[in-house]
Amino acid sequence: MHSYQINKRNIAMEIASKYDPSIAENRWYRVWIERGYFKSVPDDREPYVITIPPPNVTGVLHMGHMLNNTIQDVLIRRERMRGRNVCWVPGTDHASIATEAKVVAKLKAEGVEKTSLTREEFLKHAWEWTDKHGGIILEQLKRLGASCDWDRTLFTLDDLRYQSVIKVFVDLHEKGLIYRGIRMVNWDPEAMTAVSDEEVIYSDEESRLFYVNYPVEGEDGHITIATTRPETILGDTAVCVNPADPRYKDFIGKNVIVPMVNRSVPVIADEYVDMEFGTGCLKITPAHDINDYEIGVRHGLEVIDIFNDNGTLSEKAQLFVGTDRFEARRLSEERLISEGVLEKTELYRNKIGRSERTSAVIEPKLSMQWFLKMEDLSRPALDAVLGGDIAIHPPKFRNVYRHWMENVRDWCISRQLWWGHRIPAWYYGNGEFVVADTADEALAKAKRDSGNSSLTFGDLRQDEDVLDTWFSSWLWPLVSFNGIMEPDNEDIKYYYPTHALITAPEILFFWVARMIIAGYEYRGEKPFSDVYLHGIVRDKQRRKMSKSLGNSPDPLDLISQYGADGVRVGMLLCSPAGNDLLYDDSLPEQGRNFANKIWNAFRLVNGWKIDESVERPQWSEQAEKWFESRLHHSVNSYNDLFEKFRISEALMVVYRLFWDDFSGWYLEIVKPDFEKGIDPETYRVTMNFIDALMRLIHPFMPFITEEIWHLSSERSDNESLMISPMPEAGRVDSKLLTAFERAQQLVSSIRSLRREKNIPNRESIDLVIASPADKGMSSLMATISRLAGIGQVSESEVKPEGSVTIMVGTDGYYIPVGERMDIEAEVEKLNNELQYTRGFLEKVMVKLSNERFVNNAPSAVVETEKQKRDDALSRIASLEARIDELGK
RNA sequence: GGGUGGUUAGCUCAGCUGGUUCAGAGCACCUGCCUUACAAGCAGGGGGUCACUGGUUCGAAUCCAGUACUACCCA
Repeated sequence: MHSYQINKRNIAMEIASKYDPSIAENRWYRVWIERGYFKSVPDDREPYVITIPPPNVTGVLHMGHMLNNTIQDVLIRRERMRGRNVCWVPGTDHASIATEAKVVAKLKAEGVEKTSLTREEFLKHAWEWTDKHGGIILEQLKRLGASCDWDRTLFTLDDLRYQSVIKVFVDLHEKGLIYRGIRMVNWDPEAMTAVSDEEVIYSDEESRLFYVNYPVEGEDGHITIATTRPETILGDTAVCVNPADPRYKDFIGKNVIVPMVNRSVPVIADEYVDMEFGTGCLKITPAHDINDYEIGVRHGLEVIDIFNDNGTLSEKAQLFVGTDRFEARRLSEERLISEGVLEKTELYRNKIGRSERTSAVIEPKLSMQWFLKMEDLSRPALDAVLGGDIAIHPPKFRNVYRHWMENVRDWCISRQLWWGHRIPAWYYGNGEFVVADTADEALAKAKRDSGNSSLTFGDLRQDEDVLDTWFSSWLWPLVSFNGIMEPDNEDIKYYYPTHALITAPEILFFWVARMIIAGYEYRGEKPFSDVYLHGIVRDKQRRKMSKSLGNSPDPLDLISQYGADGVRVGMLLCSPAGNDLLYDDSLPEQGRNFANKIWNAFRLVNGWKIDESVERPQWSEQAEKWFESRLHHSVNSYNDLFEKFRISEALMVVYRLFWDDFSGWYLEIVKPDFEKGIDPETYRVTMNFIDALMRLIHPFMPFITEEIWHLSSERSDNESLMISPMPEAGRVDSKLLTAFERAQQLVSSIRSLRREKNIPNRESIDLVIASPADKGMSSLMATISRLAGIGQVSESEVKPEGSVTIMVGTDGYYIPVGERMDIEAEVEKLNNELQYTRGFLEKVMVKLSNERFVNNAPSAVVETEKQKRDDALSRIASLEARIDELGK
């Protein structure tokens, strides 16, 4: 524990001019953990809680995680320093489809088919896989500095979470909100499971439109339909036209012969058909298209399901039985040609839905699934957001949320998989079933329901399917504190509702909306008060980062290269809420440069030798007063921006405060001359500023700030910056801030003049104040003199011979430059200035001479315009006078 | 096809309920500096008809309407 306590006096020599982040990172994360700073137990402080969006157990750390968790850690660390009892709960998600797919693939590579295993055997493999890979991301987050309470780490499939999900399912079923039904679902033939609407990704793909003739039964002639899926002709049970379409009026009610299978089907009329599209004549396959299905229901059509679960054709298809659907499409084309009914094909772009997990083309399929009724459940969740009980940042997503919630559809919650929470439904007899927490209860219920007390476990058969992964993660804030199984436990009472949820907009419906629903249903209260949606990390060409494109850097490499602090800053600097982050190496580089800047500023101060005999200079006191105000001003904006979740802007505030104000101005003023000592008071004040700055920066850059905080003073073993209080905002002297700004302008002008006239910095110059202006400038004269290298300061209304004029606002200054004076250049400069000011005055006068402006505008606005006029007039007068004098 | 955002400097974005010299920030760029904390730096500098058209108003980047382009969501 003592290894990191470096004797402060030795540092000056040891500190390198380039900051090496690896030292602080290795040192401090371990210390924080050892001292238990990340842990939280309920006490009498106000809590601040975030539950992590659980990463998949299949995943590896990617840039999106970096952004997501950096934001969480920033919020968490700030609140910890504000004295809240902070609890950041980490965990992982079992990701049923993705994980099962990975395990199946791994087994296949080892020559083992899933179908050859029992459910128990398969799950054993899945658990082995999870144990091996599941915690990797969480381990990686530690390198980022994430201050999660690791003792609370959860898994969506651990015992408590499993029981909670089952309990909720049973409960919702008892409330009549869960039902079984035949529905058209999105079938993934590769994963052999239904997926929810949200898991289907639609994109434009090149395909072909087939024009096929269907002969009219019992007479000559035919009707032509257009389809992108000729293989589904095998399942056609009608042909449909728009009743208003004159071309097909006479066909309605007749029958046509479906090619290939020679089935006679009716020509029906339905408003749904778009007369403009294709031939205006639609073939109807109720089993394989959602719209066709609905038309089928309206018209009482037969449903012929021609596909097996794996996407091959079934017996019902009659032809091409056992071939894959795409092969069947090719065979159908050949067959249609040979039958002479294929009129033509044309290229066509249409939307194809693919499974988010397997990329397989989704097959609309009728099947028996479990559904959750959403309408009533979702109402409180809608009200919570519309009423402002839950704030979404940025607010533009409120509309998106409202739109989805108002049009919410029942949620298909069953998945034909083994990895996950197995649906607690037991079947017996002829399709009767019971839903219960355990097999024992199920048996009891079954006996009761059936009146057959001789039923045994052998008569019960549990549903083979598992629940959608989101059906477990929607309980996340609740189950993070065991709020379902033990709703009255101390943790849930203390920590719930949680505070911020940080995630990407793409899972607003998948997850966020459903968590809100569950929160109200099971706790009668919101699960969190703020939802912060950050963008997606993309490359500079706006492409999503992906493994296959190879455009994603390895986050751990980045941390090694730029330091965790540098990467954190890089991620945040360019990620205003809701906007995508266009990643480029220059971002962490900027973060690293900032760390280096901090390091060197500290190195400067740390190297100062305190000399009791040195009297404190005036400029030092002036700089202290100014920077103190500046600091307080920044603390105000910082707090305000955090309230609004404008985190990148809050970072920018401290970035500029440290870099420009502290390093660029304050330190330049107070630093002692070469090889001179520093007075004790300035040293003390400066170290206090560094202390405050480190606190403000800590949430963004935990490592370097902790390191410097420890180097800057002796600290005991139970002290740490990360548990120290945030600076409070104090009084802001805004007059002083304005005066200092003018002083900065004057200093800049003088520096420019030095450059122009080649006056070296060592050579002091004199300053003559033309108009005895106050505005607080006189109180800063020592500072100005020091920064601009001023020798004598005097006042004179008369311009001294051989002097240049500098204007700051309405104040004029003369700088005698002797023979360096270039009268022509000076006159030209003043003339330009004069011209600009006259133009400005003209604009102001136009306003002021407009009666309607003077009468209608608020008096304060008119007053400022008058002030502007007066300032411009006085400026013009003094410029003219200077030019006159030069012209003599 | 329907819905919701967006369009401001080379890039990424601020700019609240119209009114302070309002046209900004960071990065990038240009020029000059290895000035004894920092070249991962310092001192200066250039750069935008606020997408377009019209309207409201004394006054519009800001409000309204239309157009174009664009992103996302839904079908």
